[in-house]
Amino acid sequence: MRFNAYIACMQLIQIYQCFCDETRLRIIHLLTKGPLCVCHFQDILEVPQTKVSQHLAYLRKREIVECKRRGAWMIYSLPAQPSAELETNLKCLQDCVQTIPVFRSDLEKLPAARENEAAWLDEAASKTCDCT
Amino acid sequence: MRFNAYIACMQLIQIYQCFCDETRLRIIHLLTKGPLCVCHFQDILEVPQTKVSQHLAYLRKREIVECKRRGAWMIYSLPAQPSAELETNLKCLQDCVQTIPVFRSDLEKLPAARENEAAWLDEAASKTCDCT
DNA sequence: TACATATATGCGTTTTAATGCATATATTGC
DNA sequence: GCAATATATGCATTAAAACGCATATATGTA
Repeated sequence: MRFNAYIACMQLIQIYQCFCDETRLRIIHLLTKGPLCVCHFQDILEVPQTKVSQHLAYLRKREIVECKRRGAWMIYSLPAQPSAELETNLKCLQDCVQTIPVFRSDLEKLPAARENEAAWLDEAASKTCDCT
Repeated sequence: MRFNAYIACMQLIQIYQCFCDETRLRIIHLLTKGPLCVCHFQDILEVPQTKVSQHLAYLRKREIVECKRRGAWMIYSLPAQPSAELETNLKCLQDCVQTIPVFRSDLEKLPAARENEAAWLDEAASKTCDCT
């Protein structure tokens, strides 16, 4: 029980650790609107690919995001079965960012970024992945 | 406007930065139940005084806590006028910690820790400070 | 097979954070 | 003024994070 108690606390701490960097927070926020791949984040956030990938690795390690390969693309999404804490915090985040310019402008860039790949993204969002 | 936009985002990030350490999160959680002074945190969290003070300084710097002197004690509390983001996140925190053992046990230790100083704490909580 | 695109990873550097220890400061009571 | 209590701060050390750069890996396509 001691061990599980520690885990429970750490999981919450890790959520906040993931949320406490601007790049990561913008990534997470974008993912609340649906799955995206690395190049989308590059375009929308305007940060180098390495930086995006490193932050995604950070998030993956802490199970705040999931990913699956679709051809050459890696499609990132929020967990299909998020923990109660994560879900609560994601809702909270949505409330908080409403009025914050960076997040609003990220959302505005979303449709354009997605346009080209609308097909596979819709597919990715709506059904289980059928690729390796 | 560019500057304010940056500020808005940073304020949210700083909330998460404050929340992403276990000691700080336990401090913040305890403060949602009312003001406390440093020695209370020492007793409840069972961490050295220096550590408590350093984390409180971290929180003060980011305006997540306020403090006022009452004799030899420094009484810490959450801001009288918290930002909307902070308020939302504090509510979220309350939801999240319900089932997490460390936080529950911190709360259980609260009455005993407070008992001795009930008088000045009630006073501190209920009215504006009349001390320097 | 060779080349282009998409993404991940390793490394080095710089920054920020965490923590213990010693010490400084403020307040109280004698 | 002096000792005791409560709290803050400076410093050194270690650890973790952030980031750029080079490079590796996987996939698609000619």
